[in-house]
Amino acid sequence: MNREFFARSVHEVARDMVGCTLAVGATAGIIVETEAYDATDPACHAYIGRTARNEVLFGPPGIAYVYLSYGIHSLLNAVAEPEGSAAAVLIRALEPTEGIELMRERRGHKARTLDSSTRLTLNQLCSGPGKLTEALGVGLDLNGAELLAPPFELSDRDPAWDDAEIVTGPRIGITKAAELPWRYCAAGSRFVSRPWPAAAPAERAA
DNA sequence: GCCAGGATCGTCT
DNA sequence: GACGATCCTGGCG
Repeated sequence: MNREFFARSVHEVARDMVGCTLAVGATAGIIVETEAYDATDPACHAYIGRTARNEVLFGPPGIAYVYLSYGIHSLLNAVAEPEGSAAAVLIRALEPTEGIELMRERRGHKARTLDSSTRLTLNQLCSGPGKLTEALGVGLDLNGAELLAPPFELSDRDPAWDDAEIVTGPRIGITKAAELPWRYCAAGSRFVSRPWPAAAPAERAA
């Protein structure tokens, strides 16, 4: 994994990030869902042109773009395409692999009424862009940080994922350009934020 | 199980 | 002063 990986079409990067492992400090997970945003796209923060908020999007690839959504959630993106081309990949869901108890501690207070154990199940930890940043401890302070250096660590897709099926569909939670099929998911993963496609292909052997 | 509503704040008009 | 690339909860069936 290197900077060249990100200096390509944001759609290729979004697709190829599925199956890669993202670590932040002692926590890590396999990326199972992403979305692509580019500057020709009304839903992209860079669409309106360069501002103080979206400046990171116009910079070099391989950098974290973190912003606050709904005043509550930090959302994590990877800046893609060569410098000057503003595009990013939103990381929407992870399959947790390391630091799971730490993730539970960070997210556990939201589990009050789930059941008597008040304990989040594995696929409740990172199954959404706001959830995974909370589980990994990613906040606005990491906006502009290098994704290829601590506390981040991004690893190539495990060979077991090389023939994994990646499915695409409409992006989630946006009002502008909602019809563009720029969401990328690991087919059949139970860790995605929402099932896609509606009739999921048969589960691949684990 | 589904849906409506509230939380909460940085950014831009 | 309005608006989100969201998440959780409570009410109802």
